[in-house]
Amino acid sequence: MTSPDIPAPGARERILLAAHDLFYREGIRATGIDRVIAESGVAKLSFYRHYPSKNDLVLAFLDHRHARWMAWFEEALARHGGTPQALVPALKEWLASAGFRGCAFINSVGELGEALPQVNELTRRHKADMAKAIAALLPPSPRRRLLAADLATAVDGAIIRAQYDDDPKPALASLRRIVAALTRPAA
Amino acid sequence: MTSPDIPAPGARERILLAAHDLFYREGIRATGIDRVIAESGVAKLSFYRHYPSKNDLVLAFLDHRHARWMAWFEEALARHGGTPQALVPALKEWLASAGFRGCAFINSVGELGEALPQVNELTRRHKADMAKAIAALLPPSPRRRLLAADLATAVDGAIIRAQYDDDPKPALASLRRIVAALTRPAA
DNA sequence: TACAAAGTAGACAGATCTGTCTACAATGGT
DNA sequence: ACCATTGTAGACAGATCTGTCTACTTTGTA
Repeated sequence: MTSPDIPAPGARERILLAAHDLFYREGIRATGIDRVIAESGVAKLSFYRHYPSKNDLVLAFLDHRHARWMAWFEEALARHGGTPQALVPALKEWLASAGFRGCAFINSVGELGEALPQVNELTRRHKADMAKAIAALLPPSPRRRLLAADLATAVDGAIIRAQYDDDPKPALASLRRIVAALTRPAA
Repeated sequence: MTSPDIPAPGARERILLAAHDLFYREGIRATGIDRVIAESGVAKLSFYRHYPSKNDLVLAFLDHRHARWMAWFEEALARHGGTPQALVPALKEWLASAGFRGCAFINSVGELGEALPQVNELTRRHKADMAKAIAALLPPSPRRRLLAADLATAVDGAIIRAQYDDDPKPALASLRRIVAALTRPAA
């Protein structure tokens, strides 16, 4: 029976959730497969049935992360007014949250860029979608695309800054000022 | 008698240079000590005499990287005119260069942030010095510090963007526009 | 009822990692 | 002349990592 009535715990999903938690929190290379297996309470053979290699799991993790993050991002932007200024309070929710450890994609590119080129490809797609969500905050204009790219660059900078600072406030303050400067009516 | 080459500039420095190359190019966790030892043509015992643990080498690598990068950055900014606009051509030299793999500090924070907290501390110092070099491009004003912080955030964003894009041009174009917006005479 | 799919537990192979240790050679200051 | 320092070569221990494999159990469905 494959009817979706009961949310069966499903080994596959437990693995993915454990991997998401560990990979994001401690890094991908720092997390051994055995750790994911122990955390998800699954047998080793079951793991390898679902994910033939660690690299497969890494890519699945990034897919999952993309869906999860984008859903949160778009929802938060809408909740804060759907204007470019909404970027600051929306980002604040994330940067100031307990488990914040930077952008999973940026971290993965730094760790694996050379070793697993698909990571770069997924990151480009992720950031393109982020820029698209930002573009949706802007009124149509010939410069909308470029302005969204600039705001996305500033957001990336703020994410990085909040990752190594103790305090997310300076990063958010910078972001607020950059958003203001970029959206200021042109001469 | 085993090394007929040049008298060699000391084992310690050869180790540091090999580590700099490997850690930056392939990542820290991906680079085993044996690899550094082989590349620097040094005996294992010599290595451990100079750097009691891999972590010590990692911190020495970041110190070295900081000195090297700051020297280049300040020189390049001066060479391009010493104005805020000099940021773009200066960064272009780096982002478009062959071995570019992002900021060593940002990458290290992503890889080791939790495992080796001193990395975060060194990164904060590195970025503070980068902001100081940027501040030196700005005329004295009450907003100089904040503006330098904002430009530094934009620079970090551009570095990241150039790291996962194929092409450094979009990152540099965004940086140019953000610099222009931030330095535009206020109302 | 019978069978295929998906699960559990855990030993094992083979590679690689950090760090220690033995044994010996060159070198330079006192 | 002596000897501490610094070097080389490489075996070794002990941990950990990815991935394979055997043997048994549960479960849904034909």
